[in-house]
Amino acid sequence: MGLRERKKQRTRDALIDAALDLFLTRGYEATTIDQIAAEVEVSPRTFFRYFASKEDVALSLTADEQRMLLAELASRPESESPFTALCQAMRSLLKMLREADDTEAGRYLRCQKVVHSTPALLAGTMRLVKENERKLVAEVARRLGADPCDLQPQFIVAVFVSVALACFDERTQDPAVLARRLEDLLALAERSLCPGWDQPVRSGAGERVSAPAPAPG
Amino acid sequence: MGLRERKKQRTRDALIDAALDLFLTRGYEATTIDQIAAEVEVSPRTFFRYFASKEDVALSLTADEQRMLLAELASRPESESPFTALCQAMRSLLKMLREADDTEAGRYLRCQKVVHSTPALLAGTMRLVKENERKLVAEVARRLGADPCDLQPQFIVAVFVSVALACFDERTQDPAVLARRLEDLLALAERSLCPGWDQPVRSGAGERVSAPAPAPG
DNA sequence: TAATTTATGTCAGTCGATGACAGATGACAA
DNA sequence: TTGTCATCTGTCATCGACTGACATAAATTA
Repeated sequence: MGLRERKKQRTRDALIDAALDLFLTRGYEATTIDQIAAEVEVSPRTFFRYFASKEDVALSLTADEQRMLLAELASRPESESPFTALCQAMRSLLKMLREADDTEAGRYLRCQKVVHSTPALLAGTMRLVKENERKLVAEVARRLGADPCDLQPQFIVAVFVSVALACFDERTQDPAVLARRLEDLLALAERSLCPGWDQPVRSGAGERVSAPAPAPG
Repeated sequence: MGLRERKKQRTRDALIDAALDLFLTRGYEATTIDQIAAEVEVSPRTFFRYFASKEDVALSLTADEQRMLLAELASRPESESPFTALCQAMRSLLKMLREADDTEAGRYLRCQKVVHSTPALLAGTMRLVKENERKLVAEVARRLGADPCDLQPQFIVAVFVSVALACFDERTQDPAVLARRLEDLLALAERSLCPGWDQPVRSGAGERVSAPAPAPG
């Protein structure tokens, strides 16, 4: 890797670290691009050559995590049922977090604190998750031998995403606590869902969804 | 109601309609506040006295819907289980949509089209939904006689929200199609979830969540 | 070293959003 | 009707996020 690329990577990391520090101390809204750029001794214009927006720099780590989750899912064995594969992918992600070096772990913690104390960033996170959800649905549909437009893969991913999101409480930032919370929620999900609910439906039976539930009331 | 209040309401509605029209024809990003204000023959400054932001005017109807969903839930009889009550509240909301007059229905349709074609507005919608989710959890917890911090009410609402969100496909804007999609998803959910999964757990049994699911890596 | 590519800084400008002040308008009592 | 008061509105000034254009500096390659 050439000098040029290394310099770019260093500038990028420095911008992220400076931004997270300022967001954490002064608050996200109160921090200006000029301040971040000044901290790294770079022109404000250069900031926007690395990040598309102020939100982008705060959520760059989150975006990375979403990509990693998708990659982990793709690497799960085909023998696992879709929901199991999703859960295992999530466990892998948390494991990587716990095993990260101090620099990365610190970045992650600061990022979590900032995001959970800033409504705008929480909204941005939701957008990233929703975008990734479409890709997860595509992969789950492939595993089921179904169409991505079918309801079942969408439902499976929706349940998984809602469980995963429920883990990220504003008070839960430590990866160990997070992992514990995930396991508790997955156990609850396991108790609530019928066995085989995320298996492919056998052709000719159970596929029909024409009878709407009765509306008492 | 005095003349003043009526004028304000008219200005507000005019701003929403003008904004939605411009967003729909020129696109959300390409539309400026000045253009919206000019359309209603009002100063740009006045626009911001009615709406906190450009996003706010696009999502004012969505915010209304969230408030209505919460109100519908609160009016459901206590005899209904939490998930049933949530579903019935959603059905009530869709019913109100189908029964709305042409003006309202038109506004709703334009709003849906704009939101689903604009990532920023999709993110904003997620933020509104997430904010409302906390209130839904509180109400569900109350019905269960549980604490809002418990996992069960959070899980129940999370499943409901994920199903409700899955209804709003980018291609699904017509209220009738939407209602059909909701019923299909609810039927799928009913088949996937154990009977009584959203009932209060009997004290002394089933409350423990200490045994994590095995991790067949 | 020369030529080419690529990153950066400077400048000007647009747009979203806010505070301050003054003028206009509806509400209400005498 | 008139005058007072509260409220709504327009104008002006300003900040901060973001972008395009152009020139300069640095790294890569021949």
